[in-house]
Amino acid sequence: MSERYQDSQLFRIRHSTAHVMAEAMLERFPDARIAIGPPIEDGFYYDFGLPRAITEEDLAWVENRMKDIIRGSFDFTYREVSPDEARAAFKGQPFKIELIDDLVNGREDENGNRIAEPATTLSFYTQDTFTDLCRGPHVANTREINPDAISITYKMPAGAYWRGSEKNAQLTRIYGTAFESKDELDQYLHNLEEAKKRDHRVLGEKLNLFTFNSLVGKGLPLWKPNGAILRDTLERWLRGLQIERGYQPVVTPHIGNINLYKMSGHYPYYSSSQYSPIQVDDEEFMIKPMNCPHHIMIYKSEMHSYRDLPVRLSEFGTVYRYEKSGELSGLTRVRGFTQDDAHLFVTPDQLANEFMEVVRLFQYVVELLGLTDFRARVGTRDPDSEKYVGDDSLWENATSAIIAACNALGLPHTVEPGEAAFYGPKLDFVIRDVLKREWQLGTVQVDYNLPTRFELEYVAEDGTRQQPIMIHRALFGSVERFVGILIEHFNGQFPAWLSPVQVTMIPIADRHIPYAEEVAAKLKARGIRSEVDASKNRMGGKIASARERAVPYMLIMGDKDVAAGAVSVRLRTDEDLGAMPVDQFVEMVAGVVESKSLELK
RNA sequence: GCCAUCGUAGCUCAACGGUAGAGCAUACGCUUCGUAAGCGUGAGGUUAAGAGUUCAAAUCUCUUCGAUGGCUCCA
Repeated sequence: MSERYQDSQLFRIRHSTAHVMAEAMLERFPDARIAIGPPIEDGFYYDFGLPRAITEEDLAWVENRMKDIIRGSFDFTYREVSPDEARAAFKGQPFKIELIDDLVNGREDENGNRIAEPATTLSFYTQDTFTDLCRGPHVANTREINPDAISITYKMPAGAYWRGSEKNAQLTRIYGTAFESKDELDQYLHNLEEAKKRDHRVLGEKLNLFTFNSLVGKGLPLWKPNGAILRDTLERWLRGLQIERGYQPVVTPHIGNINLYKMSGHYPYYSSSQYSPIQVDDEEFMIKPMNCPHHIMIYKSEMHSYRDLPVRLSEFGTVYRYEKSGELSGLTRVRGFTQDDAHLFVTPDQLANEFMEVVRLFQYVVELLGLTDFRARVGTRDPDSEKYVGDDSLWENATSAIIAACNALGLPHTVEPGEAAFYGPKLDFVIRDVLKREWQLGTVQVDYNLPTRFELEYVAEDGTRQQPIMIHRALFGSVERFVGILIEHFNGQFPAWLSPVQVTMIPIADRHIPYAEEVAAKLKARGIRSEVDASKNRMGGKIASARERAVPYMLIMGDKDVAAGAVSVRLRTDEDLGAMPVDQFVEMVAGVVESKSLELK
């Protein structure tokens, strides 16, 4: 159970199946240049330089051929070879030659640190007619692979750069997967289908949450009324929580003079993700890619005493960043997005506690939404690098404060040296959704740089001017991405307090519409969002429509209900609560909504 | 941005060189119904845009725009 994937039989099966794929590919494309073919989390891939684009027929042929090879019961044989022998074996395979040269020369990272010693012998694995440069491990014989539990046609081939750099040649990456049994493969493919159905882009269309329009521009979501209710509800909730915790909302413009960004140091270093400046009269303005400089100017607009600190300025600030067109994806990767941003200006003594409070708030927010599977990545300084600003003691203080906060609050975390920002250590929040996919949400970053650049200060107890430390923080990260994740997490079945329409009235006949409107008025008076379905559908049609739109409560009302002053309650989960007095229902829903419960009753 | 695939009605799809169709949604009639879709009629498309090949193009070719899966990058 606790066996590491890398040590598992499944890992060996996938790695070996990748070699089998390369063998079949070389039969189909004798001129193919082979690169690398590792196992990955849910399968494997192999990269090829091909003389022409690969087609579906090619893939089907290769998949069938792979099964034949597997049925051939070939041994995987291991052999150690000299560098010269290896080069001779891979004559005409430039990618392999490059790998061999690297192994022979050893490897260094970008800072010149040796990360692999020069090799004097290399290892080959051979099955049937195919030999690959490979460390292994592999299965002993293709008999261990189940030919009915492999697939390469379930996923489109994709482009991938040699060694992951866009400066290098682009190869064709063919993905495949393999399992021990056909049932497991079928289950995996089934899960992929299910994931497609709960894709936030599909549900966004179905639930009328948002849309895109090419005339407006790519990566620029348009929030429809239902989606706007959803995000507005989230924003109001979080704003309220923040105000309770001493945050002060501020509002800043969407553009700023370019000199502001020159002073902050963001320009021109972030130019690859910024839009070109706008010329206005004699000045240039940036469309704001981040809110920090604006918030800093608010801090600087008045003199601060140590008694005022911490100053916590918060804003749902919309920023615009250039993302390459191929990187855009639904709501999770856009060009204009709203950060639930805040900047905390604190004394060194306050740093640890403020950090802790931010983490505590994050935990509260995600747990209330039922996102219980989360962790933190703590990015610390690379001890050997000189690129960081600020004293060593400050860094140590901040880093230990971050780790102490995680420990104190029981937040699972991994420490990742070298992942800090140049201006301070940081913590990224990562959640895992119901499909076990990880998403980065917000971030908390300690900053010693901007306070220096902008000469921020406060008056200390002894009357001296001191420099505050800044904490940048966002919990959702971006409201767009967060909503996208919530759509998929809830599969569109939002808890009642977030549902755009909370209650739908289903009058059985037209004569019951006035009664439905009375009930709707009572709900509205309690702040509950409802609608009356006065369409010409029959009751069954109205129920089907409400289920489709994931409306949590359906109130069916006919003669019996009108006479009794009652409503017949049906939940979107298909549970029938039967008839209950209107007031009782209103109180029940109001209770569920106010408590932000994940349950409907 | 790069590689691959794909763009047909608001949505989901069909037609695959020879007169662009269906379901849902929408509009208008009829129906007034008790827990997962009542019946009928209509409207809606220079087949993303532009160019080319052809007697004839939604269909073949090219360009542009957009989407998707990856790579790279990131909230």
